[in-house]
Amino acid sequence: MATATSVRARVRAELVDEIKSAARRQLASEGASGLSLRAVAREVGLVSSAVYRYFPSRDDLLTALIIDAYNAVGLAAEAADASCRQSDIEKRWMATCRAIRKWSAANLQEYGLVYGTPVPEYRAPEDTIGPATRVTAVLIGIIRDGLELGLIADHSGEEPIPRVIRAELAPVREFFGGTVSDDLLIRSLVAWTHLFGAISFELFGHRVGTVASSDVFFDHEMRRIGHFVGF
Amino acid sequence: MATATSVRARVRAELVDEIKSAARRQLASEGASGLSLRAVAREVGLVSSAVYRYFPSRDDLLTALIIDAYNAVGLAAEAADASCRQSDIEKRWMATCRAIRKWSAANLQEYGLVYGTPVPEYRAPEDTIGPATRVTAVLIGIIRDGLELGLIADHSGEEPIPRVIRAELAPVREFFGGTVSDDLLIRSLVAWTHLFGAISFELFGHRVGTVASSDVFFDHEMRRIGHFVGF
DNA sequence: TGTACATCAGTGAACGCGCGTTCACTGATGTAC
DNA sequence: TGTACATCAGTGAACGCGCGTTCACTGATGTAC
Repeated sequence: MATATSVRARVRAELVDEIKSAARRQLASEGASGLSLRAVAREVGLVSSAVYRYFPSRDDLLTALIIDAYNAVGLAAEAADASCRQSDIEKRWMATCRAIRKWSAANLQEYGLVYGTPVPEYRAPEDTIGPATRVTAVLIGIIRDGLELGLIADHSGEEPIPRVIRAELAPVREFFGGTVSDDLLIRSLVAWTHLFGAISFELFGHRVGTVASSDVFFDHEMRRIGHFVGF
Repeated sequence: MATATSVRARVRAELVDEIKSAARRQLASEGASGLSLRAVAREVGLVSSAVYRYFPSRDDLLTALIIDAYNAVGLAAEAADASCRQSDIEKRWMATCRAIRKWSAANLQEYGLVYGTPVPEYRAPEDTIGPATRVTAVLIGIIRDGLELGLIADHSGEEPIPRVIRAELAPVREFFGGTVSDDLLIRSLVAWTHLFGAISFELFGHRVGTVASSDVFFDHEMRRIGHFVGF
């Protein structure tokens, strides 16, 4: 019976979620390298070998956590962006930055998993690429809208751009999918980089004793970067 | 005899170095979490318990590696800066950025150890603070010289600065040790953040398929950030 | 609707491994008189 | 210069632990006729 099958499927999905939650908790307290299948099994109340019914190996569990993390931060960014009036470009930028920072602070180890030191030996599979680009897509959407609405100042020509860079920017332009100057592409890359650079610096402890965990400073910083882009 | 004593001391120092080198090699191939005292001992040709004559615990060995990493990147920055004419502020900024990026790329896991995801449970002791500030000191030196020579454009007033931030900037100003506007302090923080943000993004794989490992792009990016500061 | 079979979830024991750290010890190297 | 003693470096065995993964198995749940 179709219904019966989907009962089993639902139970299965629930257990997959339970395992991932336990793994996330362990990640938060022990870090990526301390994530252990046996400990996860213990917490879920299964014998260690039973976990293999759900994840073929420890690395696959890690991969699932990475995908979830990208999706979670992507979702947070999308929601923040969507909550703003579409034409209020600067507000969208600020809301997105804040949402990403907030998620990152609340999920430090998950943030570290995707934006921190890569786990050696571990190679991220293709499935992570899609979720990884969600945040980028939000940022690009804001800039593209701003461009269409004529709300982004044109700074082209202020800084000479080396010829070699134009070729390197091709994939970025393609991802953009619209007509955009090299100059704006570069400024976008800088903004994107700075957003995560600031979050990492704060969360990884390099701003201790100064502007760490300061909402106001982060806001100010990101507003400036927004202006740098042309908002 | 004093000479004899120092022979023993020299041998000891050499072995400490050998242990650290082996640990660094292991760090490079296995990452911080894979660093094992037993494996290090094996590589040096000692029995595992003998390492305790040199480092009281695994964490102390890790601390030594962190201090060394900060010192190494600090030294690279200092050397690059010192190789430029003192009054050529922009060149000093660019040379320092390049040197830090170069060192980081060549010592990926060491970079990750100090600028990547913090190792959970591990608390960095006081001894790491001094070495950690070497890079910052170089950057501040460049800006201070630029200020004294009147080579940094004054952008004060272009962006309104929230009052709260002024207080938060106090420790940064103190570290600066001279007269400097809030605005320039903020721009300096942004530049410093961006330098490491760009390096992390590149080395941690978030620029794959675009401007990753592009010397020209990095140069261009940092030149722009330099102009943002006022060089 | 009832039965025979196939699929699936979970068990428990085992394999083989590596880890950090402690401890009592043997020699060798240095120190004091 | 020679001897008695103290310090140090390194050994080897042991403790107690946790890990990822495999495998043959028992029941329970679903499927096909």
